[in-house]
Amino acid sequence: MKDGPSLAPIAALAGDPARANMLTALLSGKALTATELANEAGITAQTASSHLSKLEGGGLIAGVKQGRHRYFRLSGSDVADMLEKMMGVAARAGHLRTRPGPSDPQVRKARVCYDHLAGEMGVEMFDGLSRLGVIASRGDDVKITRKGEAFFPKMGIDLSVLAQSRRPLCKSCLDWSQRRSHLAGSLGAALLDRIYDEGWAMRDRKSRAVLFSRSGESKFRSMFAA
Amino acid sequence: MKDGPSLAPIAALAGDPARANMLTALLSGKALTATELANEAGITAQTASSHLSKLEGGGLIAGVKQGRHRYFRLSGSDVADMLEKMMGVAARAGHLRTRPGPSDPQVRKARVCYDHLAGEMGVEMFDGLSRLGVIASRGDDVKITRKGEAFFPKMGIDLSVLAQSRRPLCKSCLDWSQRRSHLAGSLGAALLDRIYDEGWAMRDRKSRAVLFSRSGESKFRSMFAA
DNA sequence: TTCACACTTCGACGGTAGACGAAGCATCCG
DNA sequence: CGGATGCTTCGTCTACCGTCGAAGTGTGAA
Repeated sequence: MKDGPSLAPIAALAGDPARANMLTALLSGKALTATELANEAGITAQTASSHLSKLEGGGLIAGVKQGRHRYFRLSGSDVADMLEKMMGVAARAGHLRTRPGPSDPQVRKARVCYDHLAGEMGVEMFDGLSRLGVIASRGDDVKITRKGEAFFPKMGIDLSVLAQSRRPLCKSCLDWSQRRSHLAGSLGAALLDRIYDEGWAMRDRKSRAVLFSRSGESKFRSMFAA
Repeated sequence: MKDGPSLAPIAALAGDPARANMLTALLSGKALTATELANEAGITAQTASSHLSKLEGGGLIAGVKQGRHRYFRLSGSDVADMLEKMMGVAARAGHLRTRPGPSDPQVRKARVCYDHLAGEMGVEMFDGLSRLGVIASRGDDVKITRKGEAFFPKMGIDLSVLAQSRRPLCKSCLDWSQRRSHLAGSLGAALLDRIYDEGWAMRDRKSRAVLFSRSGESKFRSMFAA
């Protein structure tokens, strides 16, 4: 018996390799132009245009025109969540990328997962926050402790502002490379922002990697590591 | 730049209408035979066989031989999670099923979401548990309260047993029909089991609907409703 | 042993969707 | 203005994949 929304159209959108590459690129959280996405997918601009209109029609991405460019981004964090979930299943099922890119080690070490930190250092931060007793997790379930309510404002994070957002304040996100949890949600996003602001790290321009400076990494560790 | 596991193969598996129907059927949590799945998808046995071997090869489902039947089930709750996420995105993007089945109202009212209760009554239960103060949720984040640690054992649910499972004890799951949260995780599954055990409801044989008896529904409401 | 049934394999067919070249609009820049 | 750039539309080609009929394997029932 048929019930529920049909997932075939949505899945089919993500099921084409070219489109999948585009979506993966957009998982960086950045808005990209049609041409950039075409390069990302390794196809011509014409073909990309067709794919992009399908993705937009399907509600997975949204495009805004700016001058003669057209910038695309994922239409929401639910799409990003879905894509990460799919990557998780893919990783478990052994569908690893056949040709790991040159940036692969960096990407495993630290990368953005839509708008928060993932990879080894993401997991490290999650563990560190737990050890400090400022967050408490049980299974999938993460909460800010009373201790945390004092801790985060001292880092320059205003929890009351974050709580106003409709998205969950904190949640865990299973890391495909580490098979461990890292911190997602608006708190995760705010922490990554702080890392940028402090100058500890910057985004790689061509991948999802987050590049820590030597001093940034040691400060990061002194704050979170064992 | 390519990074991460490639989602295209996984998505493509779910992207075919016939396979999507099979997966949706398996979302009921029941194991189904190849022939049942063929009927579900509206295709011949030969075609179904080909699809099923692809799904199995892709790691989305697992099959076991029993006599001359072969039973298939989803390979894990992560796959179920992924499918529900996709339905959520599909619902938001307006990809509703063109031809709602006859069981649709029942399915909207109460259905299984892999192994826990979803639909109107699922949301009702979630709200009721919150109002009773036995669970506390903030965004995506759900916890059992101290009050809950006394409450659930009285219902015949042993929390320490549930905690041993590797899956999260409780988490919320966004309902595609209600756009509200209901309770997933091993606690959600245990609650649905209790509902069956008490004789309040039984599974519909042909759909994901959960059929409450008149008295079962009133007992359910007296327990959870406002 | 013989038939019935569940499922798989093989082979052929057909529709569809992704690919690009060429051409057409817009927009910015000198 | 005129040329360059970014993107879209059109038309065409090709390759792949889902589909089923027919035949094959294995299991259970009579």
